[in-house]
Amino acid sequence: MNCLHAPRQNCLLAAIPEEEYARLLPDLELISLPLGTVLYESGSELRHVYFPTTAIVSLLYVMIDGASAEIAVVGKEGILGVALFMGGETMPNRAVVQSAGHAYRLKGELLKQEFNRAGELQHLLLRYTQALLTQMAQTAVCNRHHSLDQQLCRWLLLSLERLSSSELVMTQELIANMLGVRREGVTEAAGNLQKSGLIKYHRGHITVLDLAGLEARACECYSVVKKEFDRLLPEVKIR
Amino acid sequence: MNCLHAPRQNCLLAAIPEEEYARLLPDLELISLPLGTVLYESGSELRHVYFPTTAIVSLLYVMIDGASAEIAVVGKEGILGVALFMGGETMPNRAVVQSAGHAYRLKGELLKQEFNRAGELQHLLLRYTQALLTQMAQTAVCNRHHSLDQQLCRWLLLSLERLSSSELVMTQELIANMLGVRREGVTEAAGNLQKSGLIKYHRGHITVLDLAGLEARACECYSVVKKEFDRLLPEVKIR
DNA sequence: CTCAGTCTGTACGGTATCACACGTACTTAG
DNA sequence: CTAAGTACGTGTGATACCGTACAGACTGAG
Repeated sequence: MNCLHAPRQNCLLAAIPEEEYARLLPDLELISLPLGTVLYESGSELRHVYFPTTAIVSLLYVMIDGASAEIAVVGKEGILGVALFMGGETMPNRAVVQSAGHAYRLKGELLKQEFNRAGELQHLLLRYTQALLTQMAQTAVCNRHHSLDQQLCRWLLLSLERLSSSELVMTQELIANMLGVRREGVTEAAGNLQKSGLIKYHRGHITVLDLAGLEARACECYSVVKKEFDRLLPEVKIR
Repeated sequence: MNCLHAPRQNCLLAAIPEEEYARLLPDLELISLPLGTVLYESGSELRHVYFPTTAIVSLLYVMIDGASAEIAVVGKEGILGVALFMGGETMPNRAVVQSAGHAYRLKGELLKQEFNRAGELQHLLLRYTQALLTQMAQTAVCNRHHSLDQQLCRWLLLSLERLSSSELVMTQELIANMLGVRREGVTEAAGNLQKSGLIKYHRGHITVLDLAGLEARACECYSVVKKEFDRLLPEVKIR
């Protein structure tokens, strides 16, 4: 195994007891996830769950007319494929890699087995799913009430804390798809943040200059989601 | 027990095996829920879960500045207090009775006990929670992309199917709070639907004249949520 | 019947975002 | 060096919804 990659870079895997981890370890398979990889399609049956380590994955709903909107973002603090242990098998949305990196995958059947042992992993996964509920709810609220500037701040902060980095590789076009707005809108919002000295933007590379300023400019939605993650998953330290 | 009220009017309670139902029955307590009752407050610890029979309850996020937005609606097809069995104990939102009626409540501890038996109730509750995830996700998408007219249609349809009735008692002011828009906006949207002969509005009483027309006018969000409920909970027939 | 309260309709200027169009700078391949 | 492609910036008019204000209609209490 490469010392650069270890399953326990994923916070959920890091938080379960040694015994449970040992049962899963032999079947955890390191997967490289280039930008744009689709982990699962809307309605498609899930064969694996994914524990991201360095990748960030967006849950994206794509409408009939092609318009899209991100409903949640999953990084090293989480898991993709909650439908497997929730019993629904599929989800009506798409999971797309938003920031290239790696993840460990596990056969769905094996995860279900471990889930049904009702050990610590089950409790963690259920609490993580509740945190996901909060994130989706807050996305709904944010889409309703907040300005594009604020939403961009929230989005940047959510992505950054899942990368533990101050730079993001991401075009405005892609951000626009996630937020469900026009590319020009993102240009304008990003321009505002740049003028305020909070970020620097250059051809697909966003550098955060003032994290605290970004947090101050974001709407309450970001901190609600963050606090709820911290509360529900105290074992899991994102940063 | 009053023949007008029976726990199994709630679809989840109706779908579990006789044995599990028998264990819960002695502790199910009929509660009357007038309009506006707050079942739980944002962040408050949950002592009970509620199985609505004739009431409809909205999950409402209330922002710091007082603005609000509905993130999901729960009726006889569901349960209030998923945080209890998900392990989080609290939720960062409020549950408000949107349409007066009744519900059966159960002490949280007892529900957790039955949940941990890993029987049919556990499977049902998990699948219901997944359906709730879908509803929240779709609310986010709808808030982002669809017109107030379409959102009003979606909202009316979601409420109606939980009432099994063609009349709703609900002022435009309240609907505006749920949708997170101005009251005047609802007046206009409702006026449009009325002109098209889909509904009749009169001082807090909405009568649906053309259900199919309403469905045609609604965005895809309504049918996505409905199909997902039907798929995840085939034992549960809302209508 | 009257009056106060509630619910709904209308009107107007303001603003954020949209759709569309086009221009500019940087990057990479040949 | 050139050309094509990619990413970003700008500009204009349209539109949906907002904030505010006010008026009319219905209802229930006295």
